[in-house]
Amino acid sequence: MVGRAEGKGTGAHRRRLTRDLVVRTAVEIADAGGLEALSMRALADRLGVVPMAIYKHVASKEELLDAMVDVVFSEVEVPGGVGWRRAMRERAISMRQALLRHPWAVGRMESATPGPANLRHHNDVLRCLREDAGFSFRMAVHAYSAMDSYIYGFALQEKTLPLESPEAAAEEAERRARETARVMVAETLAREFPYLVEVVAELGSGRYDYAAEFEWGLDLILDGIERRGKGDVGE
Amino acid sequence: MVGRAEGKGTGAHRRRLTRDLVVRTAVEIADAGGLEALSMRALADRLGVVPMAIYKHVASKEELLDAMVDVVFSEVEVPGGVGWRRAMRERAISMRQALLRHPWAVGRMESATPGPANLRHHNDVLRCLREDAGFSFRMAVHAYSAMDSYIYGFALQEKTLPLESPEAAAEEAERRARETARVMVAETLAREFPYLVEVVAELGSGRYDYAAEFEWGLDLILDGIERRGKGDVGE
DNA sequence: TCCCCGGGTGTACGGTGTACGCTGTGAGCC
DNA sequence: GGCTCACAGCGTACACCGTACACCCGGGGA
Repeated sequence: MVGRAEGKGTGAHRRRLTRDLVVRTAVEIADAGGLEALSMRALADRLGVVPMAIYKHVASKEELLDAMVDVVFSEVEVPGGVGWRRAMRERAISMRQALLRHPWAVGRMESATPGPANLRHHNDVLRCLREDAGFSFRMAVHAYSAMDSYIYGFALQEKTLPLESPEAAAEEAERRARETARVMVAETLAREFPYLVEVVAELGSGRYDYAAEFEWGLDLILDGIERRGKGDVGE
Repeated sequence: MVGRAEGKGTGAHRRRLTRDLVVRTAVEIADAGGLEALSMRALADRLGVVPMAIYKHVASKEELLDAMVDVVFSEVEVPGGVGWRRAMRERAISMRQALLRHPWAVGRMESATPGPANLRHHNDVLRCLREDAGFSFRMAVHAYSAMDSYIYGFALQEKTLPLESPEAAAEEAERRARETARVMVAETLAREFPYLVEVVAELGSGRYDYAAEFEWGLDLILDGIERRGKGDVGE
């Protein structure tokens, strides 16, 4: 009586559970409803299975999350044979897009227990910096640290600063207005924090282009790395 | 019978609850045991009070966390009158140190409901960029985005990549070795990801200096901002 | 002096991750 | 072809979480 629910209207579940299926379904749920929508019970429901069945394929929720992070890593590509700078640029943009698709992964990409795709990704990037760019070990580490910090930090801000889509912006603006009113009346706020209100207006206006902003900083960092990379090749 | 537990050995609690006391105690708990140690019950215990008493001073745990983030913001200073570049550099370092003291704040600094210290901080930084550096509005936004992304991203990696202290490194190295062995045998791993093992060796060796790494990238970014800032003053 | 109101209490509810023991079943072996 | 045995999925149970709600008592204003 394994697949007893096969006649269900949703037809969402499959014959037999697999670790892979579990992880992919978990990613779907988290993509749709965020991490707080991903409970073991909800996941089990979606799989047409009882919660504890999941634990036959995954040791704990923590391990499940690690596995989910690894599918995100598997989605970002490190191009080869296009020169280090272009490869790093495209890899950064690819990473940002993956994190945009899976915002729940943002704070969790660098866990203490990396999966295979994670290892592979880091190794590819390092190889690009050492071989294609010809950087020294130290220089490669510097470059990697700078790029990844920027990428993850940008993704974090983009995720957490919500005012993006127009419809959400309206509702959000109203909510935020009422919220911050608690802290200070609007006019007083404008008088006390003039520089700030200037930019939140810009952010809320919908004129703000996150992708362009990302690339501005990315190119700044790549410029700096390239400049510091000259004369480093010898080591 | 307000202070009924005043005779307790710990003597940790005070006469009367205050929102401020609640928030500060919550910060202490999170500093010591991480966010997962901060339950409303644990907080209440520490305050010598019943869990629901906290809700008389704080609407929800979410609001409590927001208030906690604001005390972190209140700890980082934006120096004035020292030139924009030095001010931004010291502010970044100050921010990193605050996040090192309060790692639980790392992913939560830019919430949708900023507190007064948060607003003040952002306004100060913006004023520095507009007035002291003389940047245009657009340029100031670019610079701010680049700096904050880098700072938060670095803090995130520093928090999440654990191998820092020597004693923790040993235990961690052993655990990680066993952990990644699940993924691939050690020698095979070295053969498959040669560039990677090179840097994890460095990271685990204790020779890696996070502060220096942070400042390397920070100066790279400040250089880039300064360079791009020339000829921008006109707008 | 009385009243009121706000901070602290107690209980309870629905939700979470997961430990443990059971059972039915399909694959592998004689 | 029949037997067996590991193992996937089940059911129950537990400890803990955030928090809604009703109560209650003591100190300050009228």
